[in-house]
Amino acid sequence: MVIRQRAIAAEDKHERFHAILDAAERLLARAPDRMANVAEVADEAGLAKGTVYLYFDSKDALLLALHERHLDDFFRAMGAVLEAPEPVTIDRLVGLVRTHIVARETFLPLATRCFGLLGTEVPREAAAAFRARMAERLATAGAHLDRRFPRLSPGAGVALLRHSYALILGLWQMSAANAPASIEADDTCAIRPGDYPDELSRALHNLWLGSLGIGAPSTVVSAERAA
Amino acid sequence: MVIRQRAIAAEDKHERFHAILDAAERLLARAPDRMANVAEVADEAGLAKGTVYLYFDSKDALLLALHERHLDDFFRAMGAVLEAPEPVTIDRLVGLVRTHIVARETFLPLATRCFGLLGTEVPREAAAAFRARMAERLATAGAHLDRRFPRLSPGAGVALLRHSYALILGLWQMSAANAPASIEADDTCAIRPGDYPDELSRALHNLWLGSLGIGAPSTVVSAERAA
Amino acid sequence: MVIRQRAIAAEDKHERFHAILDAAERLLARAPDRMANVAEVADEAGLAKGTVYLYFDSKDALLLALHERHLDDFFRAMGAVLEAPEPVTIDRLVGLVRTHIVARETFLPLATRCFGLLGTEVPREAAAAFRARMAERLATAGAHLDRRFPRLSPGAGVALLRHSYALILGLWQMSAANAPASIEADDTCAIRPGDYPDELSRALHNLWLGSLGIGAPSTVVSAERAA
Amino acid sequence: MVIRQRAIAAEDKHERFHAILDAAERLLARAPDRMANVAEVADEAGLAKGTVYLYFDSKDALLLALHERHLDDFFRAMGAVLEAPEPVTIDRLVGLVRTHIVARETFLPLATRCFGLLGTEVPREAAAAFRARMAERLATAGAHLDRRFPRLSPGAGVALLRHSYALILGLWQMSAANAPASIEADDTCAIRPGDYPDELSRALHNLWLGSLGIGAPSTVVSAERAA
DNA sequence: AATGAATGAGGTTTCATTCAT
DNA sequence: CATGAATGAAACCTCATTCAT
Repeated sequence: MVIRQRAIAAEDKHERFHAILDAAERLLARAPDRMANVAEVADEAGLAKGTVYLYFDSKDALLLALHERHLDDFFRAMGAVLEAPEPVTIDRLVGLVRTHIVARETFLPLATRCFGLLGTEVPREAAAAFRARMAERLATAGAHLDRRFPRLSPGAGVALLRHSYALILGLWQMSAANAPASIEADDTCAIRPGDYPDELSRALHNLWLGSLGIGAPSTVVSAERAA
Repeated sequence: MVIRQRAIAAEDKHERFHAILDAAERLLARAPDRMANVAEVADEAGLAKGTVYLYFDSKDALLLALHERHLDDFFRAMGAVLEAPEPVTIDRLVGLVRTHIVARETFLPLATRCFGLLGTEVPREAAAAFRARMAERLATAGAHLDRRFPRLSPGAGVALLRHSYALILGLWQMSAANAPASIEADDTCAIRPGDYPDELSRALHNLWLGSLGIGAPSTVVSAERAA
Repeated sequence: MVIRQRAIAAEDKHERFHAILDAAERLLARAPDRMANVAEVADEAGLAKGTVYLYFDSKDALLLALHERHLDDFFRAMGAVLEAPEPVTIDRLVGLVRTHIVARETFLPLATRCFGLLGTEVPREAAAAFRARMAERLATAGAHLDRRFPRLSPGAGVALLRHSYALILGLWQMSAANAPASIEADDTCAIRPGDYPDELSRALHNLWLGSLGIGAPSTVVSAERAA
Repeated sequence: MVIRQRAIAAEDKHERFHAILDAAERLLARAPDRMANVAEVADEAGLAKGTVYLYFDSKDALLLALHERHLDDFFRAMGAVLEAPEPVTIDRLVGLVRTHIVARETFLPLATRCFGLLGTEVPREAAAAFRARMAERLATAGAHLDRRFPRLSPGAGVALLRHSYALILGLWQMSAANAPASIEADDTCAIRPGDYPDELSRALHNLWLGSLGIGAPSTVVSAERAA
């Protein structure tokens, strides 16, 4: 299917919508630490600046849509795993995070930016709509999780997903992963960019172990007694 | 000690430095979702714009300094707990987070902003210096943790602190806590602003339980077998 | 051709480019001793500040373009004289300087400013490009000169033009011509603003006589012997 | 003589005045293409910013004074030559220019800046006073010249000096001498920084030959007839 | 539907000069 | 006399968005 000069059919519109997102993604991949301006996105998409605004209400809406596409990819992959007949392991899920989020250079810079936007810049309804759509996907995945991990009390799956995502996001921001290739090897204590994936895996493991309620919490709330 | 019209003694300068941070903090508290410009900060401090630049190299340096002050307060409080004779409980530490980070309206918006800055805007050396100072505090606190929680393998304390902070930061960004009082009560699934503190407490609990290695991981990596 | 509200045709753009230069020129003529800021230029042109930046990379680029227009006017006039069938006299050329440079109040203040810019402010390539374009015009005019003044050794025409321009520029800066109508009549020895044109004519005459190699240098290098 | 902490005697003041100029000169020599700010000058002189203002009315006054010192050096050297018993040759005088002006890296950048100032920034009386002092030196040197070069009609010496200086100044500005080591060797037609001294010598020679009235002007005003 | 010219608010930083100490 | 903290004007440029064509 060729993109016509003018996207008249709904189908064409849909295609052009994604073509613009593709352009934004390419630019982001090329320079993850800056955020291309609208002119650049339009240019990369082979369109005029004004045309972008026919498909997106604002630049922020565009970014949000791109982030939503990222999230969808991830949720789709997770859905496949959770619905498959094979046993679900923590490792498998953590691997999913690694391939669909961590390894995808554009995911976390954009997520960071978008969460910033949701707070302030985006119009109330748009933000609410975005949250609602995400909540729905989250609920679905969480329910799957509840089912596959019987140790999770009902509803705990959603929370675990949220917490995991918080960890992914927060740790990325703290790590030097977002620093422009500048951290020297002798920065003893600070996390180095390359460390992020492994440290995240460990952290997620720990979070999941704890969330799955393994062990007897009562024995450890006081560290001294445990000692 | 009164700050004279002109801060001549080193002491006075130190005080004025903090007076400017105070002004910035007040503005931030008044409107956590925007970031005042330098003119406003100077005004709030009762100084001229140029004067601010006598005490800070740039606006970003000012913000970083304010964030560092926040972190220092927190680390100081945690140090007190970790060095006190009483048993250290997870609850106690989570409570610390609640009082010194969550309850302090300005902490997390600023932290979010600062982690963004470190990546791109701040001059390399300034960013490195900031990271180094934080790494030092982190190392100290981590070592205390290692000592008080014998179940932590050496060095695991620092990691646990980092993971905790990631959770705090990430979950805050995801929650509607940073939204301007706009989320309606019927937003069914999305997390409501007021939920953040409790949800964070649960998440931290779980992370700590898992990190303290309670339970036998081998029995749960496969959820199916555990079921 | 009317400049429409929006300059869409290349022609219109060209015209708007010059309309902005016209605005800058008017402001400069009104107050030759100060350099309007971009907001004023835009205002005078009836445009918004940002629009000026659609046509010029920077304020300095604008000034350079205006100066280039001045120089072009002069070179064009000189070209006409040098290609005309009539004999070319020094007086004729000096007259050209008088009408196209000296009499044009904005020429020399701007030239002074631009030579300052070329040294430091303007990006290297832009400065080089400007120099190259000027070098070309100079070469053309110099070649004409070589042809019309057979006493000039090949290549001496360009040098003579350069030296002449140096004299024009330097003498203007030294004279009180650039002073804001402030030098009193009884400033006995200092050159008065009104004197500049005549003094320059004499100086150029002398430079040209000497450059055309009239007289026997060997007889005068020692003044004493000549005496 | 040691500079006392406080310069109370007129002598001390004089010394400190020059110590400040020395500092400014050092900074200028270190970076001829920028103009140090007052804080740097004070620092270099080992004084506080405010102290500079005890000795100079303004930054511009300081620069003017430094330039005047440069000019004085030159006039002094020229005076020595003109009053010496040996024959005065053009070469000798051109050599003077070379050693005292061209070779002195700080002279022309400062002169350029100062002539800019005289037009606008400096208070009327200060500018007038400067001009008057210079006029006096010029008159003296010019009279000497008249005497040593009998071909010069009375008063022509001053004019010749002015024209020479104009040439020196103007040609320097046009040359790439003031450009930061950036002009490439293949810039065919533009003058290269290193060319300035030689080209200036030739130009001065020509100006002097013409001004000394050697040759018969009547034969060349029309180039065609000369051809 | 598509274009891209025009808009103009918005924020940072520098630095000559003053004046309280 | 000397200091240096405080001042505040001045100017640049970017870029999301609009709307005439």
